[in-house]
Amino acid sequence: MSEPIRLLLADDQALVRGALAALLELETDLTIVAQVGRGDEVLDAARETNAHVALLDVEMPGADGLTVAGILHRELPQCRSLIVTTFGRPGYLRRAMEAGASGFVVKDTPAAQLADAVRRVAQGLRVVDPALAAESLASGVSPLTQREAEVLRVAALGGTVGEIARELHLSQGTVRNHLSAAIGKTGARNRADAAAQAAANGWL
Amino acid sequence: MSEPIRLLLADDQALVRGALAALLELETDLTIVAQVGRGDEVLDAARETNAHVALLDVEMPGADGLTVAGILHRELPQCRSLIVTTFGRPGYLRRAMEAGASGFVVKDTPAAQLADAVRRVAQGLRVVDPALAAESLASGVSPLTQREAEVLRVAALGGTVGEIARELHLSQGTVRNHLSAAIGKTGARNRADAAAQAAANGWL
DNA sequence: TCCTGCCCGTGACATTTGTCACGTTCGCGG
DNA sequence: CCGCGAACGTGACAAATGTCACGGGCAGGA
Repeated sequence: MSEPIRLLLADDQALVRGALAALLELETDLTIVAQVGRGDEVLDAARETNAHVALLDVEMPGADGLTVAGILHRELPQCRSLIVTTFGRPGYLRRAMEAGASGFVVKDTPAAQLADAVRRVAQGLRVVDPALAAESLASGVSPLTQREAEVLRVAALGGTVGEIARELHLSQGTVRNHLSAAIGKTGARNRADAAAQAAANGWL
Repeated sequence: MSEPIRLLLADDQALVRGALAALLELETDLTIVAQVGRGDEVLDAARETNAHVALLDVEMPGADGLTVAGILHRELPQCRSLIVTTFGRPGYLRRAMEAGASGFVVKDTPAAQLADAVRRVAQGLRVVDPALAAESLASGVSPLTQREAEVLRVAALGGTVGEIARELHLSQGTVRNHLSAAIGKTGARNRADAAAQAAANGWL
């Protein structure tokens, strides 16, 4: 019988992190070696504890889970990433896989399946919800250019064209042109709608 | 030694629900008697299992946690509610307490404190984060009328004035008037900004 | 009974948004 | 070297948003 799988948990919500630790420690072949609440603490903690698998929430201070998955893939490839997220957005899934994550689990998943997902990832296998994978392929690559996405992201916060222009060091006319292009590409009625659709598709 | 506290868990995310169950079942004086994923299943489940305390997420299909807390308070007052939520919004806290909840915990709380919170609620005590309570009192009652809040809520979804008017069976002019009033009362620059600020203050 | 506020609506007008055409510069790939 | 697309910008114009004044009906409280 081999040694237990060493797990690192990264989630900014202490309650969720502690609860996940309690759940996973019920399994005798898993052991929690670290818990962090910020993305920028994961790499060091993974190194120091020799973690085999890192469970990463997407939205964390310091660095988001997708970025951290990329960092671990490059700098500590023996520590495999399993993304655990609230939003099963197809765009998140694509970006997670592109970043080098080994698995992607949404929080609707039955609790009993999480430990199995961890074991599969530890064995070097991929764990992806098939429905999400299909949806991800269907929604396709973002039609937005990098700048259009950036302007749309800032616009989503609710400012005026003038405020967006100041923040991004552009003219108002340029901002309007980018917004108009983004509205057209997403098939939306206005910038708020475009931002919502792009976010839902994982393009922001 | 008295009998264990009977707990019902209500959260639409199976993973989080299962993890919370695992965490709380580590305590010998607590026992999980039901787990539901929809707000409209809570009352029946609480009755059938004689739950002492119900842990309620806010955002659930069927009925949100705040509504359910009100229903339990009226129809099953011996089953006390403890709201467990991601967003520590002062408006949520006020509405939870007005609805009849006994406690309010955000998911940043250390996991070890959850069991203590459950025990205190079971004893008939109140559990509220003091910082959140202060913030809630500071942000005050919503300045928006019921209709203004409703128009703003629909507007936040990104539709045009025409679409909002159709959905709420109002004229476009009336919708513009309500939006303008809401923008003024929140001190925002536009409806997107107004919706964001109202949401942050718990007024939506 | 009267006053107040909410809700509804219309109309006029100023401001902002969004569209479109056009042009220049730059980087990248064939 | 050339073509193409992205990024930036201007200007004109139509459509939408937001503001404001005004008025009527209704419910609730003094």
